[in-house]
Amino acid sequence: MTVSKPAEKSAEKASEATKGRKEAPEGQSQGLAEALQLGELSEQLGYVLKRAQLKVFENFLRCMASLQLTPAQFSVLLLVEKNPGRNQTEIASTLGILRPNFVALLDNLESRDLCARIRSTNDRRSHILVLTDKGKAVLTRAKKLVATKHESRLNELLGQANREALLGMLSKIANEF
Amino acid sequence: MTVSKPAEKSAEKASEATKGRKEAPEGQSQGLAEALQLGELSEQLGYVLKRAQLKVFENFLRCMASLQLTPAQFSVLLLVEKNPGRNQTEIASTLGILRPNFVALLDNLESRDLCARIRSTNDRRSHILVLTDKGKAVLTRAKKLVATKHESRLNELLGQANREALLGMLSKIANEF
DNA sequence: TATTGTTATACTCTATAACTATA
DNA sequence: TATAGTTATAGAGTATAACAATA
Repeated sequence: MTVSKPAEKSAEKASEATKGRKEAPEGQSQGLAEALQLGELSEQLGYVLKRAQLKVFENFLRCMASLQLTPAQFSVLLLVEKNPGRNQTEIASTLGILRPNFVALLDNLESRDLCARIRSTNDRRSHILVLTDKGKAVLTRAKKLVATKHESRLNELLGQANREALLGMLSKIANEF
Repeated sequence: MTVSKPAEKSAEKASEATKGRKEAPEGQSQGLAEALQLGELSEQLGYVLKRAQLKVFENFLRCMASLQLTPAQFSVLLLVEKNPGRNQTEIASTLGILRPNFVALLDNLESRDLCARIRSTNDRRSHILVLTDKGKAVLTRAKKLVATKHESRLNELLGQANREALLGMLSKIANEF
């Protein structure tokens, strides 16, 4: 929790208010209020992490608008491509998605003909997941969009070395915290 | 999306499977499966960011279990303490919380006597937020728990210099991405 | 008996519209 | 008329239990 998508309008309003005058006589509130002090909040790992994550997801969605792929859907396509022959349970659990919640996600991808469930001949309980030709083509385009529009912004913002350092630290946190 | 709380059991199961043998003859699946290849996923900023954020929030909740404070509640207490005399709209929008969703959050804190709404005398529409004495005391304890149990783990994991670099990069992303 | 995929369901978080009381 | 707080509500995301088919 702590942080939600900065609520477009509120954010705008807030920043308008923020840029107002500097010293409203504080007696009777008349004009625009002053900006609030974040204080220790800006040093809280969780707070900053969450706000950064929301920004990154928003940007991802904008970059992928033409392909209509969410981060979750993109991660599934990537993982299925890299691991052909795996079933739903394996793909879902690797992504930290619970099997029941994975069903609707897959239904969506399958209805768009991006991937397919294939009944396994070895174990007729399980569904092997594969990308369709269309799924492969879309994934290829998605990767290009992500690389050129999304991840590239990180390099602009932080520089190549810092970008790698950031990913390394985040991975360490994800795996060892 | 992409990543949910690694679903305790699934995660355990997955890691068991992961540590299995190394080369299951791949013909008829017999024993434990091999670990999946994350591939490009581990280089995706959003994916790593989300997983790190979930881990950090989980750890935060464990550290604050004795005080029963969520990251969102903690952030509200911090912000109200740092900005006395502000109303609900100002506190909520600064945190990226929509006003309607802030009501229940505040109801909770107020019912626990951690903060209070005070009708403003200047503008009788607005509620000034203040910490109660109990709220101040709890916040003080919360800060200590966060510092000694939560944020300190970051220093152990990354070192002081890297921790600061990480926060700096995340802030930059949150503000400029 | 155990597992795979699935359904049903519930709870949290986020988002929008509209009401009320003030201004 | 506009704004602050609120209510109602809807939609994602996440979580658990239980069922049918299969092992």
